[in-house]
Amino acid sequence: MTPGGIPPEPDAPAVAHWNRGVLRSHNERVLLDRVRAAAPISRAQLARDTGLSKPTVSTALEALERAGLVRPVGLETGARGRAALLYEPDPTAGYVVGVDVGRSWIRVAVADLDGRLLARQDRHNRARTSATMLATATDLARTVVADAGLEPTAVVHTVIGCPGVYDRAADRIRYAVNLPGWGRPGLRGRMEAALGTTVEIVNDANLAALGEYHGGAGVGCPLFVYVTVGTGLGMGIVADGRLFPGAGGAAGEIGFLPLSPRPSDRVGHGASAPVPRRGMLEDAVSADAVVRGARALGMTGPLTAKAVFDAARRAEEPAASAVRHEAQRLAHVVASVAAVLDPELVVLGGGIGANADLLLGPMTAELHELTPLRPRVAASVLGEEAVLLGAVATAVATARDRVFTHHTMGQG
Amino acid sequence: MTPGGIPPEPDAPAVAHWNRGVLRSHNERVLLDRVRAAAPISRAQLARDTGLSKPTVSTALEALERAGLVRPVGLETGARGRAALLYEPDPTAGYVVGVDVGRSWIRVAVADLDGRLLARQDRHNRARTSATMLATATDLARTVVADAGLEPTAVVHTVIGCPGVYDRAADRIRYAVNLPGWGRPGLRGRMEAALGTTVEIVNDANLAALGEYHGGAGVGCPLFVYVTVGTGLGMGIVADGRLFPGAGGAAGEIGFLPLSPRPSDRVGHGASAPVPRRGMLEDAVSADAVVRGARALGMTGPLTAKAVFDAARRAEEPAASAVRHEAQRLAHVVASVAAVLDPELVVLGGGIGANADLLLGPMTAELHELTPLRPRVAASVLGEEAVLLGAVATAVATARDRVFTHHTMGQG
DNA sequence: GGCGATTAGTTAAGGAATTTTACTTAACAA
DNA sequence: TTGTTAAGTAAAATTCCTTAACTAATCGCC
Repeated sequence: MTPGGIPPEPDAPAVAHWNRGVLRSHNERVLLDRVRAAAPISRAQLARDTGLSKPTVSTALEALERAGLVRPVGLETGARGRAALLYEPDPTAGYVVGVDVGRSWIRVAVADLDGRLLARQDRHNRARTSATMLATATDLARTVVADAGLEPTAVVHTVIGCPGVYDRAADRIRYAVNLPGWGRPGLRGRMEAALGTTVEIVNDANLAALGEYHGGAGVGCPLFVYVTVGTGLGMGIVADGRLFPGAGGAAGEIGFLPLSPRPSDRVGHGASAPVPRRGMLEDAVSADAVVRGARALGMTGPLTAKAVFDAARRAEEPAASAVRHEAQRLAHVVASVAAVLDPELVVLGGGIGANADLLLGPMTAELHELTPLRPRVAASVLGEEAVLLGAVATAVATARDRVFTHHTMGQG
Repeated sequence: MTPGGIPPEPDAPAVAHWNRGVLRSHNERVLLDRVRAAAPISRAQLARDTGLSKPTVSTALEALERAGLVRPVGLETGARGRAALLYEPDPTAGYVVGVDVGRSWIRVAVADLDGRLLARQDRHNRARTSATMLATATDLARTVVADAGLEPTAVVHTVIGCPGVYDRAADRIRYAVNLPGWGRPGLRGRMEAALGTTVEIVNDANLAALGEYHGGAGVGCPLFVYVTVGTGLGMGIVADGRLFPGAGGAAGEIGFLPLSPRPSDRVGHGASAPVPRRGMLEDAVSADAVVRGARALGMTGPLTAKAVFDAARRAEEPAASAVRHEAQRLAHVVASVAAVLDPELVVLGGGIGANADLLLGPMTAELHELTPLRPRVAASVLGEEAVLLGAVATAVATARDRVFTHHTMGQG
């Protein structure tokens, strides 16, 4: 862009070419996607939808059926003309496992390629070392696969959701402060060996976001964020149906938002009130903060965040104030995210976020005072299931791709 | 993702199918891209790079040459064997105009498809109405095109950078607080009529970000943000070489970051120091804030931000403190952005950002105290040229696509 | 129940674009 | 001058899509 012009990219990867053979498989893929989107559907309808000719559709569907990716499901009757043979995707072409490794629970589910859950189990996570936690998870996974009546080899892919950021290069998890030992390297390799499938490790907030995208509050939304507030604070960003991971996989780690500018920042505004604490937003917004706030306002006894919210729901006063303050702090978070990302929607989840009935109103009001950029704020639809369902949805997407690729490879 | 499974997307857009004609044009596109990336290059080398066969490459290159998109440049000699005929993209296949409409300057440049600047002019922006500003810009554009010795019809595309967010649906600019009248609807239509080319209107910070990506501090960086600090505060996000616009085009409007939580937010932290002002970060970080800060620290006289930085550069004390405070506030901005986006790099630009020699050190130090997510921070390479060069680069990208598409259409 | 209309799916021919194979052309070196 | 190496081209073979015509099956109607 200097007067010398835009420099050529020196090692631009040779773009994939499309020699013959690829054309065929691309059209097969288009048809498979269409079958998945509009099943049950006839060949003639597929031809109309995709613009491909009837013979092409027929031969491609034959190949897909031979590969076990689609199957006939019945005849369309009632309309004029010859009855159409209807096809649907064959969900038994592969199975997936989704795992949610949380601080207190480990949840595992098996699903087919339709995303239908075939079996699931939840188990208390009492393990406090990486090794036992891993053993619990793999044991549970094997059990659930057996429960579903499947051979372990039928499972194509496993997605595991957990706190922290998975560093693919180092094969270890970073920032997983609440899971002791979980940051030990080699986690993924050990999981793959133990389960006999490929394994993907994804931040739990990110998976929850994907869960809400595929079947929750964010369905079809081109850009939204999922904010989870509980013992911690996290966020997942979904743009056009895909995660926005950031350069190091740490996008959405809003627990690290700086709480406030330094005291001296207010120089020039005529005040120099000292701000007592600089630190992470997480401390100010998570469940503990709600309890601290309630105590400071006069509540006593062995408090939990749930108790505060329950009291507020009964309109008891110090609690209601504490909740209002929490809503204002959350509005601050939403305003910050809106200024950077401009999402269309913010979905609120997690233990605190589940009290959306109390929070959404004051949050919206506060947002109007804070910023002109005001995304819609909605409650999570999936609740505690979001991570697990997001893991399954992610695994399904990968597996669908995998079985198709495998099919085209096999064809030669 | 309920037990019923992942619901099919009801109106999934039918993916475009590919017949063999599409294959032809796709291969031509691949070859053209490769010529652009690795020019000068021979047909045989193209065949090796793309995996296409030599005859395919030959016929495709013939077509591209007939269309004026590539041209032979000479012979590769010196190696063993027959000398290879080398090809390069033909930059005269089309020309583009880039415009930077700023608060005090309007800059216009003409470039060829290589991004080489052929002519440019800057003119003081004295206009204070939308109509005169538009007249100045179009007049300047016509002049510059003539300066370059081009027919107006040779210009394929024009990109205009200006403050605010362009709302395509309403064909008007929003949030352009510093350009009076600029928010009037119909701007783009009038520009297209006046210039006789397609016109694209993009936020100036976003264009500066793209400029730095194509030929500045962000070259090749998969995810970085450009933060411009001057009379205002803005940011552009570039992910994989493309802008991240947000749902409403307002991503990166970090001027709207909430300055600090409400006073009551600090409930539970044992302090209730009132924060005197809630508002936008823009006021606290822009040039005016530097002046305000310096005054509060004791500087007197008719101050400008530049004067404060110059004094600080001479190590004069109140000024140096004011600059340090500015650096801390900017670190706060970077930390906020890092927590949400996790960029690999933050490029600092704009009038204040240009003083990176003074700011980068204290900013880095403050970042280390604020957050564990610490992107690299670097100074803008393009300086005041960033917006204009970004506009040109964006226009070149669009024009390259346009001329190719036009060529394949013309072929039938 | 038979017949026409209508729609689904198949077969055969034709065509577009690619690859393979074999050849020619051109540069350098011994 | 001759041999070697690599670039580029010509012709035939291959792939796979489309068009067009045909068969098949279902419904409505007489």
